[in-house]
Amino acid sequence: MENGQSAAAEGWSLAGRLLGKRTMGKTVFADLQDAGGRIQLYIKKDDVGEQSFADWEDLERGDLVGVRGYMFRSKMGELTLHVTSAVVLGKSLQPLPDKWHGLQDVEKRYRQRYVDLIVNPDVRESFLQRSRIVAEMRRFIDAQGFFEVETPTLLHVAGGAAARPFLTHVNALDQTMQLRIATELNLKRLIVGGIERVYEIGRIFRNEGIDTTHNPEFTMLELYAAYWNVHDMLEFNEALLARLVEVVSGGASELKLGERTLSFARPFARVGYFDALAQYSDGKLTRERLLDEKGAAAALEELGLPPSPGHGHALDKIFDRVVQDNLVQPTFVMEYPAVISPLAKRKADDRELVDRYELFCAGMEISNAFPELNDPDDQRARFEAQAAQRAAGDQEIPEPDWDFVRALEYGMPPTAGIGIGVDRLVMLLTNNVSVRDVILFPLQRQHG
RNA sequence: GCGCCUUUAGCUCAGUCGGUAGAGCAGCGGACUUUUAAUCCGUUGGUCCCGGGUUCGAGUCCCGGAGGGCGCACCA
Repeated sequence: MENGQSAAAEGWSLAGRLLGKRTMGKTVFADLQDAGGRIQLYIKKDDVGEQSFADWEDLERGDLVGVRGYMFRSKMGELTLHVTSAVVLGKSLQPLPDKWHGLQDVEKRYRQRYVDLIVNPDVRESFLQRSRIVAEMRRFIDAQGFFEVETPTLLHVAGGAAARPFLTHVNALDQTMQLRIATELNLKRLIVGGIERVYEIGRIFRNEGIDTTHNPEFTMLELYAAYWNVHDMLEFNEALLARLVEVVSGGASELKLGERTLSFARPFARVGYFDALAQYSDGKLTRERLLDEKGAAAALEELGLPPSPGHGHALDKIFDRVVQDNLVQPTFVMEYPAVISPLAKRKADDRELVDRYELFCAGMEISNAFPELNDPDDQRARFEAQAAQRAAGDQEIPEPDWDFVRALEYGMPPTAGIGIGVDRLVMLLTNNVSVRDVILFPLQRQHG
């Protein structure tokens, strides 16, 4: 359609929220926003009549209207609906924020997200992208024969991770219960039960700090595949990420992230855990040195980090400080030390390592995968060791889940498992720097 | 939990050395039949986050508190 030309033959019917209004005597231009976007409206007194035009003059920014009309292109070239009739569907009693600056006050954006969504199109787009990403995850996973399940949120013992749980009370049982901190143990029970490919995209609750990358309730994908090894899982993981990047980038394999461009062309980079440490420390941090508890403690001190309560903790801190920020392009870090991987099976040919990998992008951990421990005696021994730690005062160590050991005693097939933090993944894919920008209603302190 | 920053009109923000509280947009009244941050004229609107203190006088300085943000710690 040329500028100034119309398509009067075709009738359109739209509904949405009035966001801008430009009155010019006997005509009005307005902007209508619905879930699909914005379009300009044109109302002419001669077309709609005296009364209807007077009604238009009373309409305010924020009101909800339904309109009928035909499309044309304005002198300035903008596609516009020439309104022939309209009906008010709802009044806005609250004034909307500044039409140009939108809503900037972060506190108000989180506490009144509905206003944020109305006036900040990029915020709305991030959340629509989140929905598309999660929908595509499900499609991709389902296509490989996985079953999605829902396991309980209320548990007598919240296990499968180290974190302080939220407590609640069940009146009908008169018992204190815990909100889950992982879906891991129940999903592995289902593997024992013969659901050989199983996953859950579920809300996890951890009663810990709140910051740019932590919200007390967050969403985790956990997925388990019987008879897969960790390389099968890595292939799957890589293909899933590449697919999600395609979806959010309109078919490309690159992602703009601030100043940087990340390439998700397969294969992603792969680096050994200790090779990465050596590389980013000019060879100073070697496997031999770090696998020695005293050597790790000394390295920690050289880096100016506070002493750690244990060997595994020290290794995590060192890796965080030395390596993590350097892993900008998607990189699989492979072959973790067993000492920081309590739930993973040891490698047959190298007992100090496990076949675990983590995927990092933009310095952020995206996924964590390993072959699951399926030896009930080993699992029992580890629970007993944890019980001792707990007795010694570590509140983040869960109570043992003895029924889980019993489940393993019925026999669990060799299984690979993966966990992906959905909120952080969405942050990455939508170029957001705070988890609060991908969680619709982030936790805030109660306030008048 | 600790540190730094922040809170002024519905929104976005100024506010100097401690001396009557400001602008733009929104709102309200008016003009305008292709504008788009429409324009033009006029105009309403304040618990300066809360509580104390210093001072003749506090948005401004001091103390305490609250909300929020960021960083650190925590989060294998």
